[in-house]
Amino acid sequence: MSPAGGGSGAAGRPKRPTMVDVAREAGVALRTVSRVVNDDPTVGPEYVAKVKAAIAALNFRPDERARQLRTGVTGTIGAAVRRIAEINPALAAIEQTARASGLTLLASSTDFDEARERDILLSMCRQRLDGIIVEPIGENHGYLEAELADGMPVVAMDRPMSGISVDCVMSDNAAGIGMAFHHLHQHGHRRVAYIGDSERVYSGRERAAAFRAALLAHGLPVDGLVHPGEITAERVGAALESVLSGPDPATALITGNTDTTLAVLRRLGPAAASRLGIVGFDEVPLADLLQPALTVVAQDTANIGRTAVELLRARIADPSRPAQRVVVPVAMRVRGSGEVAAPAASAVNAG
Amino acid sequence: MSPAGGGSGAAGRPKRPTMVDVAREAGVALRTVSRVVNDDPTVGPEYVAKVKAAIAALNFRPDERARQLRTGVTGTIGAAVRRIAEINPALAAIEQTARASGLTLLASSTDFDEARERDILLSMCRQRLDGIIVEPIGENHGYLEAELADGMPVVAMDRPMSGISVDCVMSDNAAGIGMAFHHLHQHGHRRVAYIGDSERVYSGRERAAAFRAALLAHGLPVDGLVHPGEITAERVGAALESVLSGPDPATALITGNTDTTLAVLRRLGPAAASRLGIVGFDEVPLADLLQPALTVVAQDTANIGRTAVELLRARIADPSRPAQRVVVPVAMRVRGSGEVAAPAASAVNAG
DNA sequence: CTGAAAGCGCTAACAC
DNA sequence: GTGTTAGCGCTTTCAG
Repeated sequence: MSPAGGGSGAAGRPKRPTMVDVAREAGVALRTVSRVVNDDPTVGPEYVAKVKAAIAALNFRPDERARQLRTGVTGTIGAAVRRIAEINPALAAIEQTARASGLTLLASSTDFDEARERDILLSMCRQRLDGIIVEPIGENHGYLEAELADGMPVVAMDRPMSGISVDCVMSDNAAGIGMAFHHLHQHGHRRVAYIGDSERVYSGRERAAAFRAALLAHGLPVDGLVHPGEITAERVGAALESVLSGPDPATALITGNTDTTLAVLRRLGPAAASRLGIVGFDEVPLADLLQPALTVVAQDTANIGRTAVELLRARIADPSRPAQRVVVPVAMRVRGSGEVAAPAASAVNAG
Repeated sequence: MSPAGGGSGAAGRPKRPTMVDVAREAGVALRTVSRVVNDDPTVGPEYVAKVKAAIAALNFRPDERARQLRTGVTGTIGAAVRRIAEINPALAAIEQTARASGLTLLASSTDFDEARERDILLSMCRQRLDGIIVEPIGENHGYLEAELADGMPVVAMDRPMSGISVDCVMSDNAAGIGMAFHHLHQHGHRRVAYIGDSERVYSGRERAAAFRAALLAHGLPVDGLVHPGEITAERVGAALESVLSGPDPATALITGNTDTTLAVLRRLGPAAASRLGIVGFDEVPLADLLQPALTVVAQDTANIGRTAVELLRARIADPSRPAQRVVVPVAMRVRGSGEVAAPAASAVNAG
């Protein structure tokens, strides 16, 4: 009941009690306290009682850091993602899976900053976390080579890492873009444009390439329809200007990621999708409340997050196993914006 | 260059090198290595060079855990929030402020689960984090009393903690509800209903009370207009049914938090706010893209997050300072849904 | 300015 | 079954 210190008769203790204090209080050996704390069954019941009483009396709580130093494992995995505190179902799945495996999650935001990614990753290594999941952004992760060689388990999510060989789980970008294109094509669109992320980014590269491939596969011209680049209001606005004007404007749009989809919607006004076919790659929050509701190619983010943890656990268990790449299927979510029929007049050069 | 192990001539080393290895390799004392690693300026340049060469040769990276055990501080603060991986500008601000202060952030989701909150908080205590920020959900946090007595710094965010006295930073809930009501009243609404969180939750209690006070202050009847409770589609649907039907239906709505706002929108259809005045408490993602765009009382989340870290740092620096409560102002964001004029016919009992 | 030695709080060999 | 004794890898008194 007293605010600080135990009630064992001695004067108030200035610092937190340790196992030594508990052992002395209980009149047993240090080793016995450790056993009781770790629920070792090979301790006599009377000792257990004495130790537990001493623990309660002193308000003792073991120091996890010391245990970690001694045992070598932290029971913690790190996640370096672009943004915590944003909607990120993969991160939610990572946290849940980790917790279910008895692992603590240490999540940090790289914030799309290569230097910060590096800081975070190296800090996690210095902390000797049991493993790391990373949504890579940097162009070169060679600085992790020594850590990998020393057995640090690392798994990449969404994109492979560059310069080093680690496990990776990612969406089937090519199939997703193909599905989006096919969907719009089915609804009569022959002039479909793509606006998406920069081709400096791996997924941007994959998605733009898949879009070009889709055009070619359908015997359609590629001219001026593919607009990868930075996701800024200006750049996206210019791309829209370009594809929606001229003699043969696009009647439908594929947006390469959530930020692009939102930039397009903000530029054209939310109702744009009632005139234009729009399919977004990746889910958009509140997509169901927009008018029209937004049709998207949704990533199986829960699966990605869960798989990332599973790959990491497998690597922790066997550091020498060969690096794997897992590709997770995507799925269309038909909601309205992708089902706008192409205007009849837009048949290409039908004169 | 070799993938593992140092190039110092000896056979490959099986485990990670330690400071002892570096000292041997460099031919200096352990103490000197420690100094170089910690950038202690009182080391001769030639020694620095030798040590750095050895560090590079062995690929040595210090073990942060051992340092933490020895120094007693972890350089890490914990944040137990309802959800990481959801939009949470306060958490983003916490992370940014922490990073700017050289602190690592360990964020965990309590997931609205009292038992999980307890697990997370006690785990953070066992890890001897430098301090904890918590968005409390539990009804009783007495289990932290011993930790607080032992000097564990804790700051509550959004809601005060129950049963213990800790620093707290939160929004001015009463003023926010007052502003929302006043705004709708200005636009002619005399039948305004409130749907919000359960009064078991502190902020739900404050907001419902403030709403009742607003009605009374305007000389309006309270009958059937106040609907705090669980945020489920059913409960919110029933509340809507109740306030929108009958002889004197509400012409405007105040929704007590983001989840309630979305539940209302999903129930009534996104265009509901063109018929009904709606002001939401707390920001809604993509509020600007809805039609009509959503008027809300926005919390100063960045301020809240930053203040939480500052309160925590102050408490870490001086554990004996008295607990403070900081109330952060809120602000209206006028976007459309709150500016719908009341139908002329709705003057109360004007017969 | 550098070197030897003692610990941070815990776990895990070993004996008893 | 329990008790003694070394460490985990680092920082930090103390002497030189």
